[in-house]
Amino acid sequence: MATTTAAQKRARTKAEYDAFLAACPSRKLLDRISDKWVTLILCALGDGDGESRALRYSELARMLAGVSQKMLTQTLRSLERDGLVTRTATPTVPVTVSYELTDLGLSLRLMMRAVKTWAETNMDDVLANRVTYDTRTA
Amino acid sequence: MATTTAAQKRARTKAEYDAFLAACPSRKLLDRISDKWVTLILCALGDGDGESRALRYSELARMLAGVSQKMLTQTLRSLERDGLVTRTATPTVPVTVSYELTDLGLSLRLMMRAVKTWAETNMDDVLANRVTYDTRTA
DNA sequence: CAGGATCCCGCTAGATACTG
DNA sequence: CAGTATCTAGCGGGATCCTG
Repeated sequence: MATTTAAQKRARTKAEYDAFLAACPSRKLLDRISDKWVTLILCALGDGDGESRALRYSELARMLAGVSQKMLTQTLRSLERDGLVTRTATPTVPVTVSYELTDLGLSLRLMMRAVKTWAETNMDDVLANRVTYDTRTA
Repeated sequence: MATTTAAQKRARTKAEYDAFLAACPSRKLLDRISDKWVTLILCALGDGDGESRALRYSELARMLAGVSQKMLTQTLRSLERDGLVTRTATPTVPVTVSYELTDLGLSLRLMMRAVKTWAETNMDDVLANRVTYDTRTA
């Protein structure tokens, strides 16, 4: 497929984008994907045993405890626009909508899952470090 | 060292924290590290050939183009408090301050670097997807 | 040089109400 | 069920001024 070919070509002609530069588009993209809800949605959509997994809107809302409808919809739209997830609406009695990761979303999910796991794994260390820091500066 | 041992112990007793839950502390930690400046700072501090690399405040400010003093200082404080970076002040004529990654910060830097690279590598694809989406919905 | 302290604007997240 | 629309409070974050 053309996607893979183009990706390989960009890998060769590297340094085309640099997020360290303020004007670079990748800086804004980095800002978009550096988001709590993006991380959790991508993790949720790949949570199954296999690689990808389609979830309905209400299922996502249940998994991401505490997310508002606005943020969930807004984040999903953004991810869909960027080609990270696909939205499929099935015209049943009440309409059924499901979201699934694309290949691009799948590739980012790998890192997002690692970041989420890192936060969960190192929570105790961070908590301890904060206590140390706070008592030392108090 | 004790850090590695504790980390391994937590790896065995997994599912102690879950970022999917709103009340879980790891949700807030995930929110903190899911930040543009956090990503860029961690990347910058490990940018050299080796593993870690100490940088001065002004060097960081120059690398992260467009960052305000407030955000840079604020983010560095947060990272220091969480034990991801160490701050070293050398009492020279004008004081010299350098920041360096801790082992904990080093472990997170691996994923941050991957995320930053992902954004730069897939920028073209995302841009193309946006055009497709926008024209299709226009 | 490396910040601390303020002011203040924008915008975004959250709550609420409504709909195909 | 899966959203859209509207409103508002709160704060993230930039700009500016000051300092050890």
